[in-house]
Amino acid sequence: MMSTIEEKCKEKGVRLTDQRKVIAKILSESKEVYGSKDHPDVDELHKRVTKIDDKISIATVYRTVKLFEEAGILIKHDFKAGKARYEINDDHNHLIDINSGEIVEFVDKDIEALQVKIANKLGYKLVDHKLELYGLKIKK
Amino acid sequence: MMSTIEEKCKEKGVRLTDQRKVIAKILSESKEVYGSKDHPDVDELHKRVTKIDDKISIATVYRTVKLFEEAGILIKHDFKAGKARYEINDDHNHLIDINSGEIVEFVDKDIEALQVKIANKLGYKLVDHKLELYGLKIKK
DNA sequence: TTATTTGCAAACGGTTTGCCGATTA
DNA sequence: TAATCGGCAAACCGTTTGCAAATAA
Repeated sequence: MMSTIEEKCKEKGVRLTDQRKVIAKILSESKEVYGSKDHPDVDELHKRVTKIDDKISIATVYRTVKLFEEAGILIKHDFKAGKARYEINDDHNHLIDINSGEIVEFVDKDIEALQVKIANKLGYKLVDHKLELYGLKIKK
Repeated sequence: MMSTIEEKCKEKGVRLTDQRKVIAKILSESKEVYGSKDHPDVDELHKRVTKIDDKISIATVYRTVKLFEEAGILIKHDFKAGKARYEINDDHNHLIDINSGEIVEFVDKDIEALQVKIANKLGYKLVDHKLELYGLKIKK
């Protein structure tokens, strides 16, 4: 069956090559297989992708990931610098454990509303936002 | 007179060299001279610094900026990737105009409180956070 | 068929580092 | 004086790109 990403590519007129199908599949499965803290970088994606087709180059992964980002399918994160990491765009925030690097996703309506309010007060219409919390696990 | 950064270096036992003094001075003056939207990257810092002492290398600026960051004096931003940008650490958030790239700083107690609450609910003690809003200027 | 895409390897740009003479405390 | 720092140039590493062959529509 066709992944959501493939459908979105059709909508946007993005040509569907074999390589892109494989990358789309890997991205779509990311959360199911690796859990919600999965935000793979390009290298990791390339590793997973070459298990299905080992002819796919890392340049293609870079190009595809950028293409998907421009199409609004993926979002790119630059958590505390280093290499960029990707996930399917579904608008949530991240809490990063500064010890383990583990990522917890969350959404909060109140914070969302406040952000819109603040932007308006400053004379802007909010079009995007990034909220990252960095924390230490509280031991029980 | 001695800049705040120099004082903090003394506190932390960071050796004060001529080069570091110049860089500290430039950083301290940043907001006064260039306004609150000033978040210079290393290249820009190097340009400003070499107007005072043109012998200072860019490697030294990189090393100093990292040193100051580790001492908690500066914060490093990676706004939508590219090159890192720095400013004195005084805990506020940023709204970035996606047309002009202009930066508006703001603080909001309500959002701050909510962040602590969310982290706690998820089982974490909040130690740091990053909030960036991206907006379009509303025309009057 | 024709525009687009891919793989390869080389180039790029920001950042880091090894070496060694200079400087700070 | 002993430990640290700074300048230089080379290395590094994630990412981008020019080119010619391969492929989707």
